[in-house]
Amino acid sequence: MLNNSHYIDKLRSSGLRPTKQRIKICEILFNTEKTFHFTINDLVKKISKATNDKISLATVYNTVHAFKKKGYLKEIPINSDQSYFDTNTSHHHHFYDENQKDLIDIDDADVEPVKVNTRIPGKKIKSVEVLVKVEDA
Amino acid sequence: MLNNSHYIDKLRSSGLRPTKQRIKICEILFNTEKTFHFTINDLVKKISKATNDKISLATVYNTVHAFKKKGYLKEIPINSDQSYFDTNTSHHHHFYDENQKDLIDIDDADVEPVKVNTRIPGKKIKSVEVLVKVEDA
DNA sequence: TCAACAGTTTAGAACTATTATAATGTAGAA
DNA sequence: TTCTACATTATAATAGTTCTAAACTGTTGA
Repeated sequence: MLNNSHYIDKLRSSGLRPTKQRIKICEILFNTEKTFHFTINDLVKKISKATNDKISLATVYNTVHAFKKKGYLKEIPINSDQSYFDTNTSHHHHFYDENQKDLIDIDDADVEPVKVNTRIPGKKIKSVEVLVKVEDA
Repeated sequence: MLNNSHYIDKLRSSGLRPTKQRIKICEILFNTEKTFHFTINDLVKKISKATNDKISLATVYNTVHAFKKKGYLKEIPINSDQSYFDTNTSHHHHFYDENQKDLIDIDDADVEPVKVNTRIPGKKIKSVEVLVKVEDA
């Protein structure tokens, strides 16, 4: 296990108090090279595997929302009965396999920049997200 | 009001019985040049304005799902607490105004074709959807 | 150090969109 | 007309998420 001081600094520097719940969730989400996609339910399961101290569901929601707001997580736009989050906050897009109900990252180098030649007056672009739905060939 | 026989034929030819509820919903959704985006809740409100005969919520859900399955409606992938549907089933993309919670069509001519230079083995691409999130400038 | 306060966690209730149920109604075929 | 399968309906059930209010804790500053 890595030193948690990194997470403590990260949390503190973004104005979030480094509580033990938040540090634990940081460990689970960010203590790995690999990024991944998850639902709240997935995360709750990971937490209960990783620790004996239970974290309340409300805290999991609060924390995920706080992390999203701070830019440590991205929410993936997809119609589903649950929200999907992504620990990969760099710019990239997704395949969604409609048969397996599975999300797969698309390396950003594999998608030509999307050019949108129109604007909404008084609005600025926040993000451009591409979802490629695939199905069994 | 246009002649409903068109909708009756359309429904019948796709294997859906032309009930008065379905015909009414067809009138509301398709009796206009303009295409539009709506949630189930929006549609329920439109129905209650347009008719005195109330249509039950379950029927609205059933009908929208049936129409989507038949390709008369598209569901728009977006994270929201509600599902959004689109009467424009041709290929096009969307802006989503995060302040007004409003969807806006992007004319397909205003988006350069999205090139995805990678594939999932054994899968074929079903759709490529671009969602441009905007916020107040 | 420690009191005070603001931010955080918590269990559980509440809320919202959606789906399921099962009884009643209706379109279309024979 | 009568039958049957499909549709509609009110309502209950479900599931994900948010709210509430009380208890707890990290941080500040005296």
